[in-house]
Amino acid sequence: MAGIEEVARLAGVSTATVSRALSGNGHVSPTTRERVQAAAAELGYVVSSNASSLASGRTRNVGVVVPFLSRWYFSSVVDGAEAALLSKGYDLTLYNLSGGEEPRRSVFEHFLLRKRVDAVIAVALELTDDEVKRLLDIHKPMVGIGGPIPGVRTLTLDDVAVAQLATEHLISLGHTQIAHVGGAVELDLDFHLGSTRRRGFERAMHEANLPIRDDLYQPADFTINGGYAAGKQLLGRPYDRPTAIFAASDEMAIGCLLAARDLGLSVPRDVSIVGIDDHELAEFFGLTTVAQFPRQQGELAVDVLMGELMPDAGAPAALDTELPFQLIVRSSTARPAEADARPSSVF
Amino acid sequence: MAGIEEVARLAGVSTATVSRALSGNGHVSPTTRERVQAAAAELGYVVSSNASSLASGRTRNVGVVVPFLSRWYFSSVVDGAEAALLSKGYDLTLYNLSGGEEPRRSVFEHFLLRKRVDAVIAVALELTDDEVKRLLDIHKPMVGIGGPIPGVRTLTLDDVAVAQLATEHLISLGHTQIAHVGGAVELDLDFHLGSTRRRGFERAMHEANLPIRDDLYQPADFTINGGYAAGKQLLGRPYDRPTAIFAASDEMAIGCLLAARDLGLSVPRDVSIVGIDDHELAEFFGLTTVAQFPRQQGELAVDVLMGELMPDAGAPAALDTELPFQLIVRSSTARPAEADARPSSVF
DNA sequence: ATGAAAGCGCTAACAC
DNA sequence: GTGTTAGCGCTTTCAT
Repeated sequence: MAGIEEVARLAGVSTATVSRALSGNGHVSPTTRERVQAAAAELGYVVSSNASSLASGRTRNVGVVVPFLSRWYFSSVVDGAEAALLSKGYDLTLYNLSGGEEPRRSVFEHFLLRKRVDAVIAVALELTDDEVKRLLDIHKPMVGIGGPIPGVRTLTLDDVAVAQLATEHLISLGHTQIAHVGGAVELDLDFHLGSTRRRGFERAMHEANLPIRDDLYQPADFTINGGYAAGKQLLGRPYDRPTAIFAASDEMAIGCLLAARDLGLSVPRDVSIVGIDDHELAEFFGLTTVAQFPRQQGELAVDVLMGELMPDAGAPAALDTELPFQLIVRSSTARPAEADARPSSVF
Repeated sequence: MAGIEEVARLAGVSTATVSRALSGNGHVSPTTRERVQAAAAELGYVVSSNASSLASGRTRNVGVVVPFLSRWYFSSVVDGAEAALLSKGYDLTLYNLSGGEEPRRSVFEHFLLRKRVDAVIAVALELTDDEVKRLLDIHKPMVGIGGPIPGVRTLTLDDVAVAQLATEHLISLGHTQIAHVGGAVELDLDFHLGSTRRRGFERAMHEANLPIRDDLYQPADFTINGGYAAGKQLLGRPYDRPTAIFAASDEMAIGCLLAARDLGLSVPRDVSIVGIDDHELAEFFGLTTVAQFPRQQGELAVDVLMGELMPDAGAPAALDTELPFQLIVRSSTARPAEADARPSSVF
């Protein structure tokens, strides 16, 4: 556990020079820099981040706050952010809010305030005004993913457009009886995915002059299990069965797919299914989906943050950035089997 | 951003007393304690963790190192650890090694050494002697999950026993032609799950005097996809088809299950399938499995660590703790369909 | 039980 | 380009 002083002595310079040489801040002649680096290496010297932070006011650490961790989307975002941060010499301190109200309060009232982090990334979180205020008061750069959070730089996915795209894919194939498996309203807490995506679905239907039938809507909870139950309901009906299902997440879509199989229906011959996310299992199941790219979202959030933390080179990124998405057509969607009445049909 | 001095002034005491009152170290009269706490609350004072760490040598932060994050097992462990740490006032700094050799080196050579963490939890990691030495040299408590890591306190799952239990479940049902979908040897890097679990399988077969047939072994990569391919191979053969499959992970077991379905085989009538983990999808698929409890593993690791960090009350935990596991029988296993020749049969 | 004061190990002016 | 020095905001002896 060598300290900066020993390095300085070994290199024959002052501690200030060691600091400059190792951090890259301030000018040091190439020769001394090398001497210092050699000395540091020899002694196995690593700066004490605490001392450094205390003196400089920078921690080289960012807090990432997520509402869940053990779900594909969130762990992927964190994964991407971690890799990006690591490569820039930053640490990632994780705050998981899934514990309930109590932990959530303590995260915002204590943990994030104790100057352990330079900035925070909030993933799919709806922060209260008070929470935002606390963080901004403290003068910490912050970026939200999935927001939007008022007053905070956010990366947002246009969920309405995403859902609309998925639905339009089905419509363009000639489907008219399209069911929607969406988020249950009770789950609409932090991220309004449920209602936003439903809006996109309805917009697409509306623009295509297709009726939106209440009986073709099934709420679920974003899990495979929930999607399975919803799919059974939708596909088990004796008449007027939908020819296609748009599920608001891949996990629910996979549930529908398995429900169809268990009912003896063939996908996509009897029913087309499309989801959202491009979940790690989507390819395996041949699921057509609108991909969002969670790893990249995490990386992008870090880029934006770095732009704020080192205000020199960076373009002053827009306050609100749209995240990319992309329709990925696999084998779960096709034209409906029946003779279709689609006017623009080429047949 | 009030400092300790302002709190001291408002409470009419010295900074030393404020420190003692707020941290609970050292004696303070109940009345002063309350005055101090009131003052702190009024000013919205939160200690600077850097200053505190620098002065005290404790960071109230633990590093958690994982080889992957976006996999159910790892994110569950981290989830459990995070919750446990948060409740004790600790932060969790995450290090993900999945980036490759370069990031791995920098994690061990710089990140973990800069005194940002009091302790480290290594999940399913095989550390090199050098890596272990680095960490122990630095005098940081450390606990491994899944190890064992020589010289480090570890929580280990007896993978041989787990695999043996799963296999014995099949044997006790009367199966004799049991296939094994195990980890490919190439993947045997950090955690030797593949070979250890295979050993358990072989032991069970051996003890039951059942032959271990090479043609009933299929390597895979611990994914659903890989399990699916392996299952197809195993179940697609025209004769001598196994009546049961033991897969070394639930994800592979689920893959086998789906492969069976796609071949028109019924589970468990035509083939029984058992996995390991109790993955979040296991229940949905009715998969019989040997559960391990990753969230609890994370929590337990924190408990052990706390015992080391506050050496007062804690019993001096054993150097190596066995993790619990449990057979959970669902609907993917049953007696083989054919008239069985099992000697101990009650029929 | 409380206060005074000496650091913890660095960084950032400021001189030279 | 490099050295000197004054802190950063706490914790912790050591007195009292």
